[in-house]
Amino acid sequence: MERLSKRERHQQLNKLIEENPFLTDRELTRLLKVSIQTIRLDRLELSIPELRERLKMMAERSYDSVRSLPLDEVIGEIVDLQLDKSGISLFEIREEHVFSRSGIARGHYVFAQANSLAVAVINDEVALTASADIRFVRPVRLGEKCIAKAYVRSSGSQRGLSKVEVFTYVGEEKVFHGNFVIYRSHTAIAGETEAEGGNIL
Amino acid sequence: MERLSKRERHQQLNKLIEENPFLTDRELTRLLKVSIQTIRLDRLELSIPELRERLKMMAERSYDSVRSLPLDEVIGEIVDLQLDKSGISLFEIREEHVFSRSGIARGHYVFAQANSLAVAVINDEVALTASADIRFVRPVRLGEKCIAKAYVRSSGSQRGLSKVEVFTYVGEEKVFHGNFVIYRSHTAIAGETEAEGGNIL
DNA sequence: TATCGATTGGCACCAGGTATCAATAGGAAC
DNA sequence: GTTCCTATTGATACCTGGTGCCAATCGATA
Repeated sequence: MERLSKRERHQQLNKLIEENPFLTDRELTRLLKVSIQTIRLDRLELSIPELRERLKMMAERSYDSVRSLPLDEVIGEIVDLQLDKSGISLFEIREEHVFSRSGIARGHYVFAQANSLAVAVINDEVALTASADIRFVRPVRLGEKCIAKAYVRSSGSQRGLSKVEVFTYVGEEKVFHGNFVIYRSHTAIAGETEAEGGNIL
Repeated sequence: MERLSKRERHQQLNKLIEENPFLTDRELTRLLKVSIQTIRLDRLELSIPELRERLKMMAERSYDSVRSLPLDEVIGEIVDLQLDKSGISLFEIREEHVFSRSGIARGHYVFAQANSLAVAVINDEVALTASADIRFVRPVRLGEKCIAKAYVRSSGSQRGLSKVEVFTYVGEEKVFHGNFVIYRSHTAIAGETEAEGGNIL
């Protein structure tokens, strides 16, 4: 109703855009009760790009992350995979993976990379982690690139349990070691699997 | 160079858009050597929306996933916490946590809940998982609510390592069991911690 | 030869802006 | 009071990346 001060309006504007980046200038005039020119001057001052640019940035971000890190699927980028033998995946520790106070990676991310790889390397339709024995050898810090290497130790019985050993390194230094027991439903799949399709883990 | 048939061009177009959804019609005319009108008729026939709509869809998808998956902080909601003694957290298995084919939760989410809780229950400034020995007792499925209970077994030496045992249940049924060894930097903190602030794990 | 699908050109129009200039309101300083 | 300054608003031209529509052309085919 009553007009806000410029400062207050700028705060409001920032908040509104953050909450809903899909707002057009016209919709913002309704919410902030000022003219569209004022909205545009405000965006200029606050360096808030226009709607289309905002959408484009979001799309690019999601596109990039889909390419390199399908977050809800595999943790880490699998760069080499020899089914029922070995595999390698890369995972870079970023802001969102660390304790903000110490800059040290939360354990479950390091585990997730290893677990993802251990499951991916199993050549079967359904593969599930049954148990694991893991050691966090040294803390991993923000910015470090984790290289996980998995080796299938016993592809053993056609059906049942396989053992997979995973080592994670930062450079030459070992940071994680895990022994996974993976449950497999059936026998190995003939030919190709969906591993590369990102559907295994 | 030479013109492709309509059918071939349509295949090419689909492929190009899939590879790079950021292409404008003008850029497509360069790539396919036909007029911009043809490109637009083709998109119409193939139901390929215009650039801005494509970007908007991608932006919405990424926006939704950011909203629904706060993977970066604590996994699970801590509902009870007695520092250096015990803790309880809840975690519901949703679409984004399961293998799409089987509806079974990815192991690292179940682990993450237990790991988060094991670290949160430790009354110290810095607490890190040193090692863990875990068993996935039975698969957890979409929609199931996991109740993790952590017990500090040896708050032991003021400085150094603590053992935390975590059991995860769905209803009465045990689905996960883990023995965690947690490294703690200092002695216990006096009074409050930041556990409720979501900054511990 | 007539006809038909595929292709192209042209024009009006749209959303959601940028860029720029001018007008107005309101308060503070002189 | 008058001047000065900021904030706000109005108005216009222009831009991109389209949609929608109509007409013209080309080439093969009946």
